Amino acid sequence: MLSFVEENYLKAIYHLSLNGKQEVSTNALAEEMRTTPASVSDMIKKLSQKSVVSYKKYQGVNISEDGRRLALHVIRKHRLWEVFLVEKLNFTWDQVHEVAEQLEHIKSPLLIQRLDEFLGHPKYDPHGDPIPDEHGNLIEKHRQPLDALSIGDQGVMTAVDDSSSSFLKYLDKMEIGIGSNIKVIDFIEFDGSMDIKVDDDKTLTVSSTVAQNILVAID
Amino acid sequence: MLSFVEENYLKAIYHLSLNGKQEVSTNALAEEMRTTPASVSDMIKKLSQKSVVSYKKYQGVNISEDGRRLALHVIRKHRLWEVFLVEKLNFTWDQVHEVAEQLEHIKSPLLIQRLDEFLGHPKYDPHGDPIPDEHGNLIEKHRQPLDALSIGDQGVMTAVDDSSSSFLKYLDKMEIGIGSNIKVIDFIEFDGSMDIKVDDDKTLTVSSTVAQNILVAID
DNA sequence: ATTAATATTTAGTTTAGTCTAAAAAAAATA
DNA sequence: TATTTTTTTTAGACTAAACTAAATATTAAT
Repeated sequence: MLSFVEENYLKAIYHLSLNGKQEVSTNALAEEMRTTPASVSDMIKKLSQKSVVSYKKYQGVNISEDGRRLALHVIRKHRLWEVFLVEKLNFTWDQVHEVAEQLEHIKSPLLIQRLDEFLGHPKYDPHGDPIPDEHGNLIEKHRQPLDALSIGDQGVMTAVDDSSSSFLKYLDKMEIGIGSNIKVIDFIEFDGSMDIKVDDDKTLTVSSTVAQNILVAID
Repeated sequence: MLSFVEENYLKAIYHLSLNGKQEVSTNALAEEMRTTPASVSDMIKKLSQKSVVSYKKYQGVNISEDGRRLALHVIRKHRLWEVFLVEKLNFTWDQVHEVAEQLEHIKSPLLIQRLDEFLGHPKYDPHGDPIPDEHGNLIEKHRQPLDALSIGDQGVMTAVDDSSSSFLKYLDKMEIGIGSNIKVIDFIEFDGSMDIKVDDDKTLTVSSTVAQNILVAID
């Protein structure tokens, strides 16, 4: 049985291993958890002991299959409570997160089963994120490199394939990042470059190489 | 701000100071909390530091006005969640306690305000215990053995005085339980037995002994 | 290929809550 | 009243989760 704190670490590891590589670095986790790398190092050993992550010194952590299942169970509870707060208690979407962060740690299988029924087995939370089922299965949004999209398609950037600092610097300069909404405006056959609109705001052109290395999630 | 553990100690102190004297002894509290007197001694100092109890060495604790208010706030949350679990999620009365023990520690004034509205501002929990209002005011019900009532009186069964399994089996068979509404229809002077109506539904006769061991709360 | 910079781990403390064993105070009893 | 018994507190240790400072490993840069 994991403690509240351990559950929160596991959730963070799960999220980071989706957005970036599978390997999650100590520093990234420390930043996500708003704590120090030293604390993370300690916690990683505990989680490794409990077989929810695998870990080699200085090599970052990988979430295990057990860990993934546990993380998704917590996420399921979080998202179900969010639905409850919005649909039944008239919370606005920006009021739900903090409370759901607390409610997600309540331990009672019956409670979650009944809550799910009460809410009519919702598939998505108020932010549009999918709710994992009781076995930890998640309808993952299809994730593709940007250059696989066609004109008119859009998606949310969730990761990069190339994580060289030069590429990341380029993205930074262009003000594209994880979470950016990207819509394909035009595709130039000649060199494979694309015109894209970012966050319904600025339009810019990216090379074929860049487009290959930006991963987007589409519905 | 009190921790979960501190809140639980405070609740226990509140309950013990109702049932017995205002003075709560270290040993009694240790038994209630299923811990050691030494741990209780330590905790009492912390609670005293935070002015929720007053305490003189070797003299036991007294809950303060602030402490009472805080304890009643936790009890309010506990009982509101119990109503939710029974009325909305179809829990039975014996399934709610453990889960409500967890839910009562969630910190969000908005959540409790909205939950209260959602449930229609209930005055009593599923066991018939009154729900304190948001200011920590409690409508204490007068609790009496059934045989003390007169014809026409009614109340909600809240407890039993005899908890032998033979008595509980009898109650089970008669379909009387915690939360049942009991109205006195007739009182037979000859042997002290009573005719009662349960939940405005079935009428039955109970012996004087039975009536002495059923406790009811009257408004 | 060294050196410099960055990332990660270890070592040593801290706080909350718990424990056992021992000491001290209060209550009960003779 | 003196003594025994019970209750309560203190002292010292333990675990979980955090921190700071120092040491070590890895990566980047010259």
